Amino acid sequence: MKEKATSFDIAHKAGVSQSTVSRALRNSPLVSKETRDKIKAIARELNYKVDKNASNLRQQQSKTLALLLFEDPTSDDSMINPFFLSMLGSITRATANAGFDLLVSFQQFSDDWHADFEDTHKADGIILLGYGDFLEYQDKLQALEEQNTHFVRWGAINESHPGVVIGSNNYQGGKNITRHLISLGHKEFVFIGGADNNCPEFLERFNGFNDALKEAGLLGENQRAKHWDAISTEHSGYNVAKALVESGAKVDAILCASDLIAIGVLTALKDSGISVPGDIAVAGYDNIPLAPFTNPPLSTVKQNTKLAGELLVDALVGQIEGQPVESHLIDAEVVIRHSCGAK
Amino acid sequence: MKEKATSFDIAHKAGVSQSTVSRALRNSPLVSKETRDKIKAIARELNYKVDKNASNLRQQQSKTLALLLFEDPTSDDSMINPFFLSMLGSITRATANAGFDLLVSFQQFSDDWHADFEDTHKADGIILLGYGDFLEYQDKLQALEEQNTHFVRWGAINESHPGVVIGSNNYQGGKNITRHLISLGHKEFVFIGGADNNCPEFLERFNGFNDALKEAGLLGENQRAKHWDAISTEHSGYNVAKALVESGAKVDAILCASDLIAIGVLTALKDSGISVPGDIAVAGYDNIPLAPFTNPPLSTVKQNTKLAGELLVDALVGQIEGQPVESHLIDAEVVIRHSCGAK
DNA sequence: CTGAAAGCGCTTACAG
DNA sequence: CTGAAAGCGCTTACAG
Repeated sequence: MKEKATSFDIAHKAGVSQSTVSRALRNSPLVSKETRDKIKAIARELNYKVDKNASNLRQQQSKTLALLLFEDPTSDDSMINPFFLSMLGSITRATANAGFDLLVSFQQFSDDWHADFEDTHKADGIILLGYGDFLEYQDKLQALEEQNTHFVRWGAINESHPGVVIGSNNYQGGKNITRHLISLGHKEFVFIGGADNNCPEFLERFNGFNDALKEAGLLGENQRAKHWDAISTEHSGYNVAKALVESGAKVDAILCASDLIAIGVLTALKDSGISVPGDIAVAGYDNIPLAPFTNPPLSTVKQNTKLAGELLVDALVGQIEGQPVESHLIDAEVVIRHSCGAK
Repeated sequence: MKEKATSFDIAHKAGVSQSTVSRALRNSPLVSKETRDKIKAIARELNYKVDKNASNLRQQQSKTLALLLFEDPTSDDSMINPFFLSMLGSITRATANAGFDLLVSFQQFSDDWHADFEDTHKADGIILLGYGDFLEYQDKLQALEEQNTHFVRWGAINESHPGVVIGSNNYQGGKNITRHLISLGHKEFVFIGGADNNCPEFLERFNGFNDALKEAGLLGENQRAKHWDAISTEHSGYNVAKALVESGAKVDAILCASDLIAIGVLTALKDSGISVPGDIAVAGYDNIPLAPFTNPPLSTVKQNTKLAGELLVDALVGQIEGQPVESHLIDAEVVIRHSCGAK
């Protein structure tokens, strides 16, 4: 590797002091346009780049964001939810636009799971992403909060949860797609996926589902809608749907907590010789890129990942800059395809 | 945020010099076990973490790897190939194991696409990932090479291409799955996907396909197998398959350059009332997590992403540490499911 | 085994 | 508008 040029090299060549070089490169109004232009030209010529470590050390910041992605511990390398991949794309973009770099870690939560990113000055703040077990890491979130670490989280918004959260309106999404399913004439509903505090997002989807059913008189005031538990993977969806079919339960519509689950459900129903949507209607949640290509194409709820990524980054950068930032809910949009039985 | 403790704070509390603290924390044999233990205890108590910026500046390194992911420019945020997501998971893990951090950028190649990662000391080396247009960035690779930037690339191995490359044996994979398709009695083969120098990996898959056909006498010595161009997305696969069907061409087996293409092809054939594998057998390449859940389940070629991620990181870290490293080919494994017509 | 000191490459008050 | 100087928090030769 060539020796890297330093600001002193530029200063020498330009016949000015090193301080002036630094100022010129940072577009300080203190240096005359003429000098600045000369310095910039030389910098370009020497392929000079400001040394991040030195700059960061001096400024006591890192201009870097850390992204921590976690999933259910059962999922292996290959099972990361495509939904979060979309998010990742949008987050990298938004991060770059904000002038930050992005450090990524997919590690499962370990003891020092916030990975000391901020403590070591590797990152100015942390973005938390995943459909993990919320109860498991709630305490850790609390700890982050107490250390005044800058962080934002993608998830369900709940007053009692620590930190700033960006999330989509899971309740509304669950309710709207269920209303649609009801309008199609389906009567016997089952929800497949987690519906407890371990995954508050799924729980909200379930709550919307539940309330839509009540609203339509399909469920008594004190009843709770039928619910089969599953984690957010195709395999889990497959197995649970198989079990559901074998149980002989009466069902003509299934809402899944995620598209991944729905894909497993679709395959299981097909393997059981059950027609979708003829015998049973199926809907998912997330609108992953593959949803239009399932068989039949999957009706689902779209979360705006582009907006989400931008809001996440904005909120985090705002926090870092000391601005007041608030949690924010994004509208969820029902996407009708064929698996729900619509024509 | 609490004031962060520095090594001086620890030194003060421990009654030793700051140098000794630094040594103790780095497990230098120069400091007595007793002193070291005391220092470490205090460090833990104060929640002390070495400041990365200072440490890196001093050591002139960053202990960070940069991952650049690029895809066909037509693909939007949500279309990142799930195959690379698997890879990403494996790379983050391997990077962490090697004691490095991972900086991620999904940006399309811009003029300064190597993003000055190494120039600015943000990263010690770069990992390049993607099924992008090879011809477009070959020059940039050359430039990287000339600047002695440390980098490794996932892709096709070719003597004339710059840099160290880790890749799977695309030729063998393409050949083996085609042989399997042939053994099932299929005769009229079409390859869907890029098969030119823009994407050398796909070209190699095509070459394996082509040679398997010749080997079986399904193709004359001077003939080239039938090939319909497509980029690596479901939509492109869908559109091309539609066009193929409408062309009236005789075909009973399709090998797709990627699973994403295959998924689009499957949907297109279904929409055209063509049965898979009854009328036409279909196979993909990559074995993305969803391959078992397509309808019918997709026969494909698996690339060992776990191994790939590890080799990529090993090769890059080796380079950084000045060891000689070489390009490496990983075996590809045929995965039989139902779309190919096997029982 | 330990300490005093230099220095990594910047940014930024301070003085002019 | 510009320069000389301090200092960010470490690591590591040098001296003991």
